[in-house]
Amino acid sequence: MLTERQLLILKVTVDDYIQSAQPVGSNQLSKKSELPFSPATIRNEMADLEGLGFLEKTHTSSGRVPSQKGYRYYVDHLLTPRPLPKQDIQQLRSIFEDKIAETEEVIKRSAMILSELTNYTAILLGPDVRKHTVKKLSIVPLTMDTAVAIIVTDNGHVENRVFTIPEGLDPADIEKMVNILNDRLAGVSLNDLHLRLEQETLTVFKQHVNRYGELFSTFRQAVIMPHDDNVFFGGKLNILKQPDFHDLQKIRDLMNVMEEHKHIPMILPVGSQGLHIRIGSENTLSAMEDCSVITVSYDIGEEQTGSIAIVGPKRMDYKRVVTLLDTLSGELSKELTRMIRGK
Amino acid sequence: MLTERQLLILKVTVDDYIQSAQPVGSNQLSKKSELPFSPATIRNEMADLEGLGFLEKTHTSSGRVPSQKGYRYYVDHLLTPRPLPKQDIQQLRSIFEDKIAETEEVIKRSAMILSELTNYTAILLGPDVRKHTVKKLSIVPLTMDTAVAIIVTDNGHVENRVFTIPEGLDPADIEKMVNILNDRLAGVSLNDLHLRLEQETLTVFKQHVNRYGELFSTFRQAVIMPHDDNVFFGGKLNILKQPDFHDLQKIRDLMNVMEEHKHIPMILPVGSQGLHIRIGSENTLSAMEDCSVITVSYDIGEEQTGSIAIVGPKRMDYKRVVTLLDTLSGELSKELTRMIRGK
DNA sequence: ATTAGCACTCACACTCATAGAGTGCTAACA
DNA sequence: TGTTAGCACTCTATGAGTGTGAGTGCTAAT
Repeated sequence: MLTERQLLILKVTVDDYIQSAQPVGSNQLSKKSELPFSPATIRNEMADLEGLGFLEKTHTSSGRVPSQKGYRYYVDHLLTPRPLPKQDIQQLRSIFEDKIAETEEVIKRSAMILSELTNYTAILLGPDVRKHTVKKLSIVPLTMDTAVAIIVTDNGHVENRVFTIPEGLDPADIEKMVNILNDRLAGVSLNDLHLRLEQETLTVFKQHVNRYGELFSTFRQAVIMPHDDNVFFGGKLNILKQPDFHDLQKIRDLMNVMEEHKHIPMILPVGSQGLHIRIGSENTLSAMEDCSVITVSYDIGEEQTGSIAIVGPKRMDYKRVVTLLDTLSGELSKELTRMIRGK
Repeated sequence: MLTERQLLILKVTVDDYIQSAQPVGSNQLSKKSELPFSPATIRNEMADLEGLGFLEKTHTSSGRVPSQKGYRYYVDHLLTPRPLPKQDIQQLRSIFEDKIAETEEVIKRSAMILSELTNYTAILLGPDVRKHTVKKLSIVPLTMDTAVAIIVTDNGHVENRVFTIPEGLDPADIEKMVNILNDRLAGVSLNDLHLRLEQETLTVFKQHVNRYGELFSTFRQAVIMPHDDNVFFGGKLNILKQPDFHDLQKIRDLMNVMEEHKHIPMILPVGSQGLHIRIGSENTLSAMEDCSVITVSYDIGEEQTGSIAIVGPKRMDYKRVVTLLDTLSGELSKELTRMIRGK
């Protein structure tokens, strides 16, 4: 078990390293007013902390650096959240200032502001599009043989896709179909769409529309929408600002991971509630073994949730980021819920 | 005036440097079968070429590197376009393989494939959205006080924006308005939209709709759409692959420029026709002084144009990129024109 | 006009010495 | 017994000195 003094020294060491990015020596520490001990005493304690695996040396005669275990202990037990500075709160509030009516727009801005406030990379995941429900379907003919299918969802998201109309189909039939679809599918979630499409509409189609099979399968294809476009980044390039990242190869790997959308679920576990911190190799992706990721979820109404992630070096300003994310998560939940409910 | 042999040596020097990224020495060159001269001879010629400003030395006793003037002469006079390898053509064709019906989708894929083929960064600019013409307008109510305005354009692009409905407005009026708008504005380009909005519809509104003023200005706001979302990138990270870029600061500046949409017009001059090469400081942006940019335009139908840019180091494989862009520009023009015309 | 020969230059890699920051250990101290 | 001063030790970072090699420019011979 760690003594009070060891805890204090661990905390101050981590804090100092987070701030300076330089290995921390006993002399430096003894100068701080929180630690009224001689360098020698501190040295002894640090040696113990190293023995217990909380600190590491970069070489025999260097100062110490927090180990993964050290960071973990720090965030689990030594993190004393401190209220956000006024300025930060003001900036966060500015996200909602302009009365933007679009969920996505708000999330985009959040990503930007968050990355500016932290100097790390922010990734925001909007609510799962598949949980949106259909407000209105329509089909707009473009040329002789193409048309665009449009689905408007309950919170104003618009999905659209151009498709090819089967040769020589009656425009009146398409119109009929759209009407039927709107009648039957309003309020259905995008996720259930292709299921309900068959259950509810196929029989009606048979009665009212010629060549229903062809038309049906065409439309079916058109409404199977991609649903990966609700990821928003802020400060992708902030990685380049961190002195921790100097190895071009590693930077490339890291940026690659973030660029490739398929890796996003690994960074931002979709289901999880509340705030999570993953440090270094606690991340599943090997490209992120030198990073820490802090995630938090937010809620829109009772049904929909989104998440926020901050990606930075292990030497991340945990205290600040945690409070920022806590606050933002709350604000986002509040404002976005308000938005979908109408004022 | 340069002699035949000087031209040959300049060409081979540039080619070699483009390939190896290493300063080129007289010994190396004399080994090539194209240059059956002794190192000494080549040295003399190179000294002349340096005197004339086509080559440079990195230090007194180093090999030579093309100067900006050297590259310029090379692309202007020494570029012997060579037919694309089959494999490349095949890859370019693969862009259109899947019968994608959406202009944007095709452009997105082009950006990706192009960046893969070149290992440089590709920027593709879609046709100016403002030149699209209105196919259909609609307004879908979401909550008590919000609705989403949707504009479908002639080539299947869908613009949408959520807006706030003025307090206590009659839904029937909105419906009326949309009908009027569709009657009057179909075929109008987005650019002229707000102009024609007033000219053509304001008087009609006065006759048919209560509180036309409020409704009109609300809708007017909603249709002033942003039009910057038709820029697509491929291989943003390819910059990190080039050995020419090792200075983290410069990489940051460069990536910053590309990330910021406001700088795009500087990279991709919108009006220009045909193929252009800008080398080093010929670029207006100082962050790109170590880059070369090759741009080319393509046409969709008679009205609309887009452009393609490749951003790479000055030591770019001009020959290859020029032929690639030439070909792609042609293919894109052909296929996209076909698409908006219907098959 | 071309080329072989040669002296010269400079970057790069290597070694070596030194300074400085930090440690661990021991012995003295309160 | 916990704390601290002192000291020897270790390792990095820095800079000076050196040798090597690739390359050049010039001159004289072909």
